[in-house]
Amino acid sequence: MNTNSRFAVAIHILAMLAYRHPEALTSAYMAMSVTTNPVVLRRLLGDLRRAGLVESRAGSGGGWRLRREPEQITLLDCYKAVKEDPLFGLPLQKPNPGCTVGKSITQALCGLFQEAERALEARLAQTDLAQVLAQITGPPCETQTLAGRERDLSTL
Amino acid sequence: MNTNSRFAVAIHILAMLAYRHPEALTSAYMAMSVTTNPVVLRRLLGDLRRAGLVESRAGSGGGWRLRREPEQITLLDCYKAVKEDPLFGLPLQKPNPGCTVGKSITQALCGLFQEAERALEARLAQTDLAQVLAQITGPPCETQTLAGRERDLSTL
DNA sequence: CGTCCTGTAACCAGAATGGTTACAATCAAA
DNA sequence: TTTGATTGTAACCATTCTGGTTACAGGACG
Repeated sequence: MNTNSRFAVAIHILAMLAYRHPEALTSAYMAMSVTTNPVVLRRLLGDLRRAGLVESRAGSGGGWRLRREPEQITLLDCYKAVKEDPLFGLPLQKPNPGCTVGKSITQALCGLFQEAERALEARLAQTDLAQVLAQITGPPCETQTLAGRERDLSTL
Repeated sequence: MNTNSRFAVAIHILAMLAYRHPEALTSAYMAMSVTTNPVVLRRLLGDLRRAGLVESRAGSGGGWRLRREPEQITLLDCYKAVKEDPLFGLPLQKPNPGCTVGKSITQALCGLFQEAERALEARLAQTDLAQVLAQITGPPCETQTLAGRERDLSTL
């Protein structure tokens, strides 16, 4: 139903920031873990910043860090921050108002979809970043290891 | 998060079938209400049939009808029938396994997404077609009205 | 038969997705 | 103050997704 991975990537980078909290990480560094382009992450991080979840600092030694403790950031916060479209889309063409069902189905659908999304959001609100992190064991990311894999970013 | 309207359209046509139940409606007729192409609906109706929600009959006087009473068909049935991808997509590129977070984030995400989807599905299971129909008042679709709007399908 | 439907493949245009380059602005440290 | 690292953002592009369209074989019924 969905080919958009913004939510997944957002959780990934929030988990990294939580893992190293309160250290600041650069978009280039996180891009190596996500296996994507730093610009893609900066776009996403911009949404997370607008939602107040992270903060950024430019320049050498800069990067991104969490603005709250991992326990204070839920998946719902993340979901709302990066979501652009409603969960379930409506057709671009409006239904035929000459049909009884067509006339009122859109409003009915909106109500139904809202209820469904509320249930989803309630569940997302129950999980915070600390809980996500608890599923990720082991020592912090070794810079050397990553540098070995990605020659282009060997300075990291 | 989603630009795909399959679920919305599926509910629309199921509501029409429920409205006229146990009458059979053609894809061309329903396409007028949805304002789309009959082939698009037949593709979707095929999924609904594979899920056992509707049945079809070819030929003159044929069309589509519900295989169960509206009270026996929930939005969850419909959701499962027409869903193709997971609710939340994962990135096509796999995360870097050289990073602690990257190594285990995919599995964590799958678990988190499953839980969220379960909550959504539980809510969808609470609404059946009869309840959807109850939000749609008025007399059945007048054939004449639709014929007046759509000259191409004036025989309906 | 003739007509009305379904079932499905094939093709296409427009939109969405995310990867890439480019570059101005900002900050820290030498 | 210069240098280098980093953010912030626009622009562009290839790929994929979405759904609209045509075409046509096959089934059902009078």
